[in-house]
Amino acid sequence: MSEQSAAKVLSLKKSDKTRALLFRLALGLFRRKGFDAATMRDIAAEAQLAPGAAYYYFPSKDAIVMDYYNQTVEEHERRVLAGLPQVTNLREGLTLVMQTKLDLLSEDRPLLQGLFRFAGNPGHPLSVFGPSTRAQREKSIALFRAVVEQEEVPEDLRQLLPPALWALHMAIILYFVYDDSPAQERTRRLVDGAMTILAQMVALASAPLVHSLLKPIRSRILDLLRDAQLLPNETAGLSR
Amino acid sequence: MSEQSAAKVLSLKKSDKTRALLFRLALGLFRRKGFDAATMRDIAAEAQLAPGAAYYYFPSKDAIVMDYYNQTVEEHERRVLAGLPQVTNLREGLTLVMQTKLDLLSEDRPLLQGLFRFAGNPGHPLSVFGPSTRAQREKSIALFRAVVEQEEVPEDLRQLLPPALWALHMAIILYFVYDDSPAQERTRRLVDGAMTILAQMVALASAPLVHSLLKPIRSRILDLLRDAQLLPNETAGLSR
DNA sequence: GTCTATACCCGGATAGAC
DNA sequence: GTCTATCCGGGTATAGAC
Repeated sequence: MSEQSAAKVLSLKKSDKTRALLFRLALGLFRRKGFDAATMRDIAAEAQLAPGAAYYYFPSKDAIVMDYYNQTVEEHERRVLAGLPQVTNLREGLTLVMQTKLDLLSEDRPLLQGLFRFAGNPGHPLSVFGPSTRAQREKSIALFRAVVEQEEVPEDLRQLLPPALWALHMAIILYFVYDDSPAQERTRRLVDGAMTILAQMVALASAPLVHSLLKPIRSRILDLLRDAQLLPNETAGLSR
Repeated sequence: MSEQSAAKVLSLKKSDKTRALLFRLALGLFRRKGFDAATMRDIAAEAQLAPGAAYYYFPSKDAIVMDYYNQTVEEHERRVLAGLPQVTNLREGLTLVMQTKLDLLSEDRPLLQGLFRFAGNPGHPLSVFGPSTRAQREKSIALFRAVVEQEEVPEDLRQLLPPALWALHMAIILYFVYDDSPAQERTRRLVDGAMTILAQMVALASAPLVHSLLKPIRSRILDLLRDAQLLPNETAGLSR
C-alpha cells in the first residue's frame, strides 16, 4: 500500500473535509428552513462555494438526503446494538428501537419532508418503500427482528412482527413530523404506551391456550401477507 | 333572481366549460405522464390555451389536485351510500367502502403521487393528514362509521374502528400505488382478505367472553389514542 | 482534483393587454 | 373575463481557472 493511499484511508483528504462540511451545512439548512426552502445555492453559499462546487460532491440535492438516510440507518443500528445487552424483555426492546430512532431524528422533522415527499413515488430512488432503498429498509427491519428474537415468541409471530413493526415505525415517524407538542413529547408518550400494549398483546397471543385458539386466524394473516409480498421472503416488502 | 344569474345556475357559462375542460385534460395528463411530468404548459397547450390562461381557472397546479381530491371524496360517498342498502354484514360493508375506493382510483395511480407528495408536510394545504383537508378526511371516516354502525359492535370498538380503518385505507392506497400486478389484482385480493379477517376479529372481540377479557386492554388503547389526539373527539386526527 | 463563473432550461406564476 | 408575454427562482450543466 502506497503512502498516498494510506493517507487516504487514515486522515481525511481535503475533499473529504469539504464534502463533510457541505453535508453538515446542508443538514443544518434543511432543518432550519425545510427541504424545499433550502436551495443548493444556499448550501453552497454557506460553505462559501459556488453552486457548481456542491455538484462536484453531490450529484443532486436528493443525493444529500440519500446520504442522510444511509447515515441515519447506520447510526440507528449502532445505538440499538449498544443498548441491546441491557434489554430484559420485549417491551424494553421495542421501546429501545423506537425511542432511539426518535432521538436520532429529534432535530430533523423539517428535513423528513424530503424523505416523505417521494414515499408515494415507486420509481424514485429516494422512496422509502421503493426498490432502491431496500437495503436500508431491511437493515431497519433487522433491528426489530433482533429484539423480537430475544424473546420466546411463536414462529408465526416471529415472521410477522418485524415487518409489521417497521411499518408501525414509519407511521410513528409520520406522526412525529406532525407533532407540534414541545419536544414532541406527545409522540414519546404514544410510543411508550403503544410498545407497552404491544408487548402485552404479544404475551397474550403467545400464551398456550390463546395461542392455539388464534392459530387459524394468524395463519390466515400470514398467508395473506405472503401473497401480498409484504413479508420479506424471497421478495421483500413493497420493494419487489 | 335575474335572468343572468338563473342562466349561471342552470346552464354552464363558457368559463365553466373551459374550467371543466382544463380539469379533464389535466387529469388525463396526470394519469398518462404522472403528476410531475405533466406541466401546466402541457395542460394549457392541450386545451389550446396559453399557459397563463390555466391560472385564470386554477390558482396553482396543486389546486387541480385539490379539486380532484374533493371530487373523489364526494363520488366515493355517493357510491358507498348507494351500495349500503345491499350490505348485510360488516365484511361486506368494509369491502364495499374499500373496493369502491379502489374502483374510483383505478386509473389514477400516477396522479396519486401528487397527493402523497405532501403527506409528510404538515403545513401544506394538500397534505392528506393536515388541517386543511380535515373536512374531506372526516367525510371519509364517516363512511367507515356508517358501515360499522350497521352492526352490533361494542361501544369502544365503535369509537376505535372508523379512524383506524381510515388509516388502514390510506396504507392500502399506498400499497395500491406500488402494486404493479395487472389491474392491481394483488391489492384487490389483499383488501378482500384483510376485510374478511378484520370482520372475524371484530366478531371475536365482540363475543361476550372475549370481550370482557379484552376490556382492560381495549380501554388502554382508547386512552392512548385519545391522548395522542388520534380519535376524532373535540380535536380530530393528525389535524389538530 | 477542486472549484468559479456563468449559462441553461424548465416550469410555476403574474402583470397587464385585449 | 380571457389570454399573451414575460418574469423569476432554482436545479443542473459546463467551460475552464487554479
